[in-house]
Amino acid sequence: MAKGGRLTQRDIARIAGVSQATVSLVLNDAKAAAGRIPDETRERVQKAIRETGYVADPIARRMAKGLNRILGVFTYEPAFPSAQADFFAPFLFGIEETAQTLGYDLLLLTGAPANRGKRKIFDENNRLRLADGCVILGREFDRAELKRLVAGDYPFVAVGRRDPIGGPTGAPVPYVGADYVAATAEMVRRAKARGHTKLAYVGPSKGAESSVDRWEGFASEFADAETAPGGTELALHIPEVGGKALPMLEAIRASGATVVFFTEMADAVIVDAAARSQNLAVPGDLSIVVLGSHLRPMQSGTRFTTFSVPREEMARRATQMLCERIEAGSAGDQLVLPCEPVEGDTLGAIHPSDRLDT
Amino acid sequence: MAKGGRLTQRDIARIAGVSQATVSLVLNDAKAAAGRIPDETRERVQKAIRETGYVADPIARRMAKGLNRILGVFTYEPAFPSAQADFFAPFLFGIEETAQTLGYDLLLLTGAPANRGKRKIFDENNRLRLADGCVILGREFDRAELKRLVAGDYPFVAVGRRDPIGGPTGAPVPYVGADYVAATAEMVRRAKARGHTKLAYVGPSKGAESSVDRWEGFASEFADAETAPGGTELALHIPEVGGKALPMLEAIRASGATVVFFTEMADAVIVDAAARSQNLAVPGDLSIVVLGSHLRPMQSGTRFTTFSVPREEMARRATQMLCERIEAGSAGDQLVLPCEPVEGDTLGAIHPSDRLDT
DNA sequence: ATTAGCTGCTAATGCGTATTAGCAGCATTG
DNA sequence: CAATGCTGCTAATACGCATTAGCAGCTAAT
Repeated sequence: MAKGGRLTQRDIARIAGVSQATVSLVLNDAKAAAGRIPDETRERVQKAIRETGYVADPIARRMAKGLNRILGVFTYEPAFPSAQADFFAPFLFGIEETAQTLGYDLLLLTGAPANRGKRKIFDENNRLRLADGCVILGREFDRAELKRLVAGDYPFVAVGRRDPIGGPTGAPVPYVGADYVAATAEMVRRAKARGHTKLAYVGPSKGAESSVDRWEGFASEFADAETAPGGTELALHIPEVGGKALPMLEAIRASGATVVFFTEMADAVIVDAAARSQNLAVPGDLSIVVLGSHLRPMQSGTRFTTFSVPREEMARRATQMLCERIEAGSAGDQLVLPCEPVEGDTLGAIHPSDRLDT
Repeated sequence: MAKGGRLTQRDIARIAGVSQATVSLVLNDAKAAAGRIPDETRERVQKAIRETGYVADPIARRMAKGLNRILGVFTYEPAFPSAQADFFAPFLFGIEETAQTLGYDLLLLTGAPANRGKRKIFDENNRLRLADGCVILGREFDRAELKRLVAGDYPFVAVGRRDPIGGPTGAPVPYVGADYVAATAEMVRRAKARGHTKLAYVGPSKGAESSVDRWEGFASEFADAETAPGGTELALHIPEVGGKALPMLEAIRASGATVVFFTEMADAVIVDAAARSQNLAVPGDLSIVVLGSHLRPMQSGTRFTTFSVPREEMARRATQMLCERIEAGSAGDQLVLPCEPVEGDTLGAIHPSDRLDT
């Protein structure tokens, strides 16, 4: 072992009595210099490698060759700290699984932002390039950064649908998303099928793509209902999320809505609890639908009617797509996965007395 | 942007009308060439950087400088796939949190083993060196690899106590562990305090350090009890883990043990269920103690008497220790964290009828 | 006998950065 | 006026590897 402590190809070369280039050729083997290196020499080099336990420095390798079979994972919010854990974990599961299968390591870009403040991709210590490509997670993206990414030639795939850059006809963003539009519409249809006509909605109608999509799926079910007598009606819309339970519940009741759709599970949990504590039956007196959740139900005891966002599968597909971009240089495309409806216990038939009201 | 697509310091240099070296000096700023570069030039370079959005290639940086503020995380088992998730997640939380605080990114070494089989650190595509140092997780370590790591100069810290290499007086392994010995002994003392004298133990007495430690803590409580009349007695020891519920339960009952210690929560869960289904009261007829668990209780409904292994804290401390090794070149040491007892509902006073038996 | 072709290897170069030695040009000093 | 010191920069090199051009030495073909 040379002075630096670290073993290099030069050391192996000296031991085996060949040149550094030969060592490299033996290592990268077969393909390139097939037949060009006799077994005798090859064996001598491999012996030296075995005896010293030499392993090539991946950094130098990457430096020379360009790729290193590492996938970056960038999250706009810290992925682990407990609040976010349940949200991110399924994504990480899926990414890790696929990365492992495809023989990639994972680089979690967790680094603290250089200039205190928001996390940024194009930070001054941008480490992205360390990886061959990168999966991007997060509820809300920085559009400017996304634009730069799309314009650049660095392979990436977003998890979650993303609007094209620069309007509907703009440059598409490679992503794997969930079909919130269809899933939400289906929930509304189920509510209508049980006689509900006055609906409440708690959650934003604009902002992140996932919010817009849910709202779109929700709103789409009104158009064709207008014509029918006693058509479906939006009784209340609370765009703010994370409000207090009682005020929310009161507003809902006052609006005459018989079913309320929440974009946030947390809101549903507290309103559900508040309702029950006031001796309101769920779904007897008020039905509750949550627009998306993942498998591990929150510990609230209530099994909400909702649909499950296939987070793991999204992550798997995104990782696959990324690897294709890297390996085949493909452009990446847009993929939307269906969400499975979850029956749950909180969507019931409309209360008879409410039915008379109409 | 030059041909390759990727922007380099040479490009910036050309734009700003200086040499590549100057660009590097401006980037690494202040310290080295303080005063050596006039503001005018500095500004010109920075302007070029700003306008092009140049960011230094971290690979080349690492190549030249040696460090890149990346911590590796190596796990002998896949970290995410759901079975392991609950075990590894708290560690990852702690590592990520600390890494983020200290300004490191995380490299998850998930790569599939090159030669199908067990995961190995010294694989032929050893990627460890990509990171400045590495945290190693896993229940059971490969001693040969550990030995090599200790002998080498690559900074690492193990999570979980590890025996010194080559016997008690051998080279110590840097680690952050949990004090299973003390925590287990405390559990036994609590059982004794409630009158239990015939104990059963389900779990290995050798193998991984964590197993040995638990057994040692357990066994240590017998020595001083021998002298007393009606001293504590090991009524049954089932070294195999993951057995069938009924045979286990029967063996325990047959042995006359009034309390059983499990190393595996999973075993406790099924035996507990089996007991209850046979109308045996827990802890009325049989007390159950689980030797270690983490915070999120399993969904079995039963709150077992146990102690909590501070996994997150272990991970935090390990990460800190690793960073110290990297930055200060310190050797790393051995740290054992206490486990908090968890009262739970499954350790009760001995049954009167059993008391008479003695 | 000359050429051509093959084999087995090596020298040289590039990847993008950090770093060091040192070169001009100018000001100050002796 | 020469010697010295300082300022502002650059040339050169190292990092460890992959890769290419190409050199010797030999054999086979012309």
